[in-house]
Amino acid sequence: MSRPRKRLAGTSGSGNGCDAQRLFAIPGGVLKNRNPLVTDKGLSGKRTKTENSGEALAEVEDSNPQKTSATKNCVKNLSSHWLMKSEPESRLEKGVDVKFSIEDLKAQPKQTTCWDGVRNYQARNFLRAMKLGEEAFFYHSNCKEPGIAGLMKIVKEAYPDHTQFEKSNPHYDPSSKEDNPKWSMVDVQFVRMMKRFIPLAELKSYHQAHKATGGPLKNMTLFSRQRLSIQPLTQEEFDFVLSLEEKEPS
DNA sequence: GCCAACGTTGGC
DNA sequence: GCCAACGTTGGC
Repeated sequence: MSRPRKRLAGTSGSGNGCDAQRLFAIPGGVLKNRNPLVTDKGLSGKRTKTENSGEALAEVEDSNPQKTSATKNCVKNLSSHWLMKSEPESRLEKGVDVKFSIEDLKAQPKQTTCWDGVRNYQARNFLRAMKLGEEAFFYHSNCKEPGIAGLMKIVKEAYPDHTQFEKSNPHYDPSSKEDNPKWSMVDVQFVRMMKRFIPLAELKSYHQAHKATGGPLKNMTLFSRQRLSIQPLTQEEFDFVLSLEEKEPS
């Protein structure tokens, strides 16, 4: 049951029931630990059950589990930029179309949506590390042309993903209890389209080249952890991807 | 549609 | 706690 990619609850494009209050719920105390230990361990390339299953982490939470579980062990300064995957083409999952493209995001009220359906502990921990105002690339996956389509920003920090409790939802998780939710989501708002679509293939060719030259994309998570649906980018990675907008497609 | 990569589950 | 079997992700 790993479902790292965003799925809209119910029909895509329609209101999803979590837009109403979010823009006005501005959490205080924004400047806390920025990075989870999992992040650090994760990036080191180790892979163990404990690290990936986040269950241990879930136990180590303080009074604000949705936001702080991942930040218990702070490393430092790893990331305030993100990449989030979503499928822009129709695909049925338990009879529900999980399509959600950047155009769909633009069409939402306030161009904002809750990023529900993430069912992978590592991805969830990254969601919980996200801070208000941070920027994320909207990545189109599992489609004709995978790649980075645009930019969005975090407008509400992690809170419980209501779809985990909805039996009819494709991402229903019977093992999660209302008084101790397992899964989190954030709200994101459309910022802009990329000036041009940045295809995965192009990113990959830079990644390959940079592995040899030590360039900015040499360790990009998109390639080192190909299945992770929510991933951090370093400042250098983020800036480099943005710089590609100005270049000719390669 | 294929299948490599890789996360999760559960028996032991 | 190990690890084989299984299921999913997602590029191609």
